[in-house]
Amino acid sequence: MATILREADVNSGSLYHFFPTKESLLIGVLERYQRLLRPIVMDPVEKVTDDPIGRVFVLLDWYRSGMLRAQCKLGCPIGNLALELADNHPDVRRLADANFIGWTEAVKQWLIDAGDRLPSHINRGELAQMVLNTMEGGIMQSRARGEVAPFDAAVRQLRHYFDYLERDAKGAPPDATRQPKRSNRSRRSRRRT
Amino acid sequence: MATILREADVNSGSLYHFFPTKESLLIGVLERYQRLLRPIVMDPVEKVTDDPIGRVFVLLDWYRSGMLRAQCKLGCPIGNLALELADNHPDVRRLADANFIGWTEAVKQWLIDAGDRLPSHINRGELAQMVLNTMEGGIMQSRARGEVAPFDAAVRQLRHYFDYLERDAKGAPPDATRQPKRSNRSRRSRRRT
DNA sequence: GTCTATAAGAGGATAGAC
DNA sequence: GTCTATCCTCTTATAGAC
Repeated sequence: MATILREADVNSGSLYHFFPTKESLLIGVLERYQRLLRPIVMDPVEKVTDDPIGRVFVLLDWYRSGMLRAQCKLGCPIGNLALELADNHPDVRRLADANFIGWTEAVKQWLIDAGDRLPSHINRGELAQMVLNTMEGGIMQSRARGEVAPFDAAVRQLRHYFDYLERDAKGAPPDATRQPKRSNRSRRSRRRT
Repeated sequence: MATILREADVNSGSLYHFFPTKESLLIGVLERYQRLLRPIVMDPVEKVTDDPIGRVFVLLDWYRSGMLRAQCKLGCPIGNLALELADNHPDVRRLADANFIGWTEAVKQWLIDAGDRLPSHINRGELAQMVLNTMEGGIMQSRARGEVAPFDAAVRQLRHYFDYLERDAKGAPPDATRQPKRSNRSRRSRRRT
């Protein structure tokens, strides 16, 4: 609280007038994150490419840039709160969950947009959750490592999974090469490592 | 500290005699976790089955049981510390990383043991990291949700990826059914949901 | 609604006898 | 090595004038 008051150049009384407790301020922050997800994160990603599967990896690359900028510190604010406060603060837990759901729903829509490029038997919602796991897990390991390499490894494996999925959806022709082909996007992303 | 002193029924002076600071106590805990990984976690899992890929999913199911026992609270202690303390406590960061590395190295060995059941072009170390991502990401989402369902979804998608990998390693016969087959283990795990 | 000053309490750590 | 008592700082929150 003291840091916030100092950085915002606000006096104690003013802040407590609007947010009576520390928790209520955090609730406000989480509600704001929820509102800003589309305009700040998803819309810009969608502007980069129309390719729905490409968007998934543009999104992951966007987070990668953030990690680099922060030297693999800070991490995902929602993930941090989920692990630190979910157990003892029901309202925070609910809002963190809502943020996760908003994120995965946006990714899920892209995966739905991918249509028959993904096998029909694949649950788009679960696959979107796996994208989130890749991001959060990659961030967690990268923060522990102090390097972005674990994040890159996570994205590579996810890309590999998508390669299988796309090959499967195409009917897995018997003459397909064993080594799944790489899209331009994934190769570009790897070059930056 | 007060909680630890109370729960351990130890007096302040005694604890501070061995661990001069709060951080030094945490270091001791992390070193202990590292030592106990094999005897407490990996060895019991290896006793359940000789099947190297099966072991991966037995391990995940072991964490699932832990989540249920704790009603989706608590989570992974290493993951919690990685997100909360990695930035400002270099020694904690290093030991959290060492714990992750110990974990993934054990899984990596299983994946190496799987031999030609997995494609040769797959990096076993990266795949082991993906298993860790599945666990940590699944736990994070399950804590935010307050239910184990996200963890189960994460494991299902990982299982699906392994299905592709195993099919690929077999040579992806043209007459393979499109729906990848499920192993007994993964079906049993699903039944418990 | 905002200001300054401060209350109230938790938390980590220490002193010094035994 | 262990005991009791306590210091001291940091942190959240409030009081009351303006």
